[in-house]
Amino acid sequence: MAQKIKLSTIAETLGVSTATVSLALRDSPLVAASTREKIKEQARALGYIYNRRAASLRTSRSGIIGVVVHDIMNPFYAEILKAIESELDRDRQTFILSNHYDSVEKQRNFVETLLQLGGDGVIMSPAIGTPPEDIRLAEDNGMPAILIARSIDGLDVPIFRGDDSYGISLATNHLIGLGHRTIAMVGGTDQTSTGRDRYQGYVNALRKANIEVDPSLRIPGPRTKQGGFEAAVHFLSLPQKPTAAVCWNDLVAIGLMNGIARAGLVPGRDVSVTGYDDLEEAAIATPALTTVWNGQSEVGRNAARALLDKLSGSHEPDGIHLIKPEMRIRQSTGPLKPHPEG
Amino acid sequence: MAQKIKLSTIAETLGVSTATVSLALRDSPLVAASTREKIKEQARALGYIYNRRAASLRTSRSGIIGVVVHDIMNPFYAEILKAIESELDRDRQTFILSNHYDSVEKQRNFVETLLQLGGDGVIMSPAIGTPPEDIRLAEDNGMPAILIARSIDGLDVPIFRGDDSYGISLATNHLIGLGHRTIAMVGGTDQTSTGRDRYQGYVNALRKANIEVDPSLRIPGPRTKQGGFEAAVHFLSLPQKPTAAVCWNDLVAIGLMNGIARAGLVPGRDVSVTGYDDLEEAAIATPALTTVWNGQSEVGRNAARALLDKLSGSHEPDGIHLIKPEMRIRQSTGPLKPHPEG
DNA sequence: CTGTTTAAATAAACGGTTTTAAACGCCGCG
DNA sequence: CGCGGCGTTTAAAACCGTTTATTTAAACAG
Repeated sequence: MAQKIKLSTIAETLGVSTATVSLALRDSPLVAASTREKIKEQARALGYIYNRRAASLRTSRSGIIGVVVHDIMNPFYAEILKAIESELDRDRQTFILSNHYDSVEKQRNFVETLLQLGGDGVIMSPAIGTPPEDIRLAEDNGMPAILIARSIDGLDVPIFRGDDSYGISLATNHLIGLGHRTIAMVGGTDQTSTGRDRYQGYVNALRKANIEVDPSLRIPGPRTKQGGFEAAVHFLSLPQKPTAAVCWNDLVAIGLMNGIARAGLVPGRDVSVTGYDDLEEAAIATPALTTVWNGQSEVGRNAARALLDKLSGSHEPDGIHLIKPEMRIRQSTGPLKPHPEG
Repeated sequence: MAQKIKLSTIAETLGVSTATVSLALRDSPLVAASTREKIKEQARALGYIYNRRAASLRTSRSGIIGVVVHDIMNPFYAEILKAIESELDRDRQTFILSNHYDSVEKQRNFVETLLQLGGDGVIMSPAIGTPPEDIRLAEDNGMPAILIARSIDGLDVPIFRGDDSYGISLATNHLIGLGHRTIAMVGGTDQTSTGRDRYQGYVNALRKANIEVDPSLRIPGPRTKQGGFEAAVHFLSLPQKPTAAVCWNDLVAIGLMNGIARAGLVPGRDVSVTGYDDLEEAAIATPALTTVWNGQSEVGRNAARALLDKLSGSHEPDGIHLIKPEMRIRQSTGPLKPHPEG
């Protein structure tokens, strides 16, 4: 590194002022076209690198947007992130990603760091147990927040997520329509708004079909393949012998199917399984997974757009924006076999 | 947002200078303990937020480290990233993540952005076709680079990756040991150093066992589950009827197994399949995948450590650091059946 | 009193942006 | 022909919020 090239370096070699250089590089009409070209050419020749922290110190806009979710490696979030990324890219915003792994503290650290860096805004899928203050911390310091996938009460910020209650009832109804009566719900927790909504959707569908709700058919657990895989043992040993499972998400469903297959049963024939999310993977699982599309791409795109709009001054409506889930029927579900115990 | 709280705000309310406040907040021994406590207390009370861009403008250290890989949602990279994250976290470094999707341009943009933000260093798994200049751009501007997973010739920067040639030969030897003679290699490309190394490992193992190398048994393709799934058709229609497949990675292997299962064959019994990487998922696939551990966690941890060491002034040795892969035998491989065609 | 410590203040960076002011060329008018 | 006025370019300087050398002031020991 010979020497840092800055505006003044360019200015000196050309015999103009730094102000002129600054304006020229940003295509200001205040500087003559001929001067502008000369300056740009020189900047290129010298390998000038724009110093964003200096600029942002003055302008108080950093071009940085933070995104924090439970786990970026989880395909559900990954698909949302992909949508956010492509939306932000088009606006030349840099985005900083982080997992919080449902640690409120890790999440707060991230928000704090983002504030220190002068982040322009933040998109978050809040950690379980996030106090509203942690979100207000961002807002109060001039960094607007948008929530995705999960809600938090007592805040008026825009929220984008799927309609969980409705989505799960779609899956449950599908199974009921196939003749199933003993339907377990596998994976996830009831400690989040999402969890409560999903359980509610499951309960509602059963009640509407006059099926008694048996709480012991609710098997909570990690929302991962591993979690589904391990739940299989519990699932298969239930005294009520469920013939179908509504899973928290596709990962749990695929894990559960693997676990069921290990036990010598054939998922889709002996046991019907539904997923949730419709990950890319769902279509190539064996058997192909019946699931509910949860609008990941929509959530990501709309959330990013909403934030960008807010940053450019337009008044976004706060409150919840629900995406309508859709049923995707494949081979992991089938009609109830006449004599499941015979 | 009532008003931005800065050092001078604290200084004024306490009747001291900003210098004293700055020093106090960083626990400098130059300020009396009593004063320091008063200042810290006041900072907390006012909700002061440290402005990193201002500080970094002065100190020319930003605490930002960039990481760019092909695709952060790919579990192989995801596992590396997890290791990097936990290593950097411990040093309270902020890290900025990006995909380049093998676009050299997207990668260059990222490096450029990182330079503008004053990044302290960058860890990259270079895009296919990355010119050495793009890495030198970082180095020349005082931002040290570390390469992971892939090599680039003509550079003297530290590189951390698995020993691909050796690793694939482990898998191939395992299959040969089980009696297989017609072994296909599925997925991936030969356009990267990694690709050439892996193919070489496969070829070497066959030659050593006096098995003729048949180029038509090489089925290149995307390095994804989808890619493996789609390759199944091609694989099953090969005239030589391979009895086993060495796959580019676990994703391709799992996809291929799904494709084989769809065709009514049983992977692990009718066709032996090996993966590569040993993702968490490999162990719970059905059948559990025989694969080669590729040292993701080691690669990530060592690369991060190397960068941090370099930043703190120690002289890291440049050049390639190879991680030794290890065989993981599970149920997706088995002995050659006596009469595969009968 | 002088010479050291110790504690805190002053002021100059860091590298841009932006407001304000000055220089310049050109025009029309008296 | 000289001068005020105007529009276009460019220069100068203040500012953004920190850090850090350098000074200053106070306290204390010899």
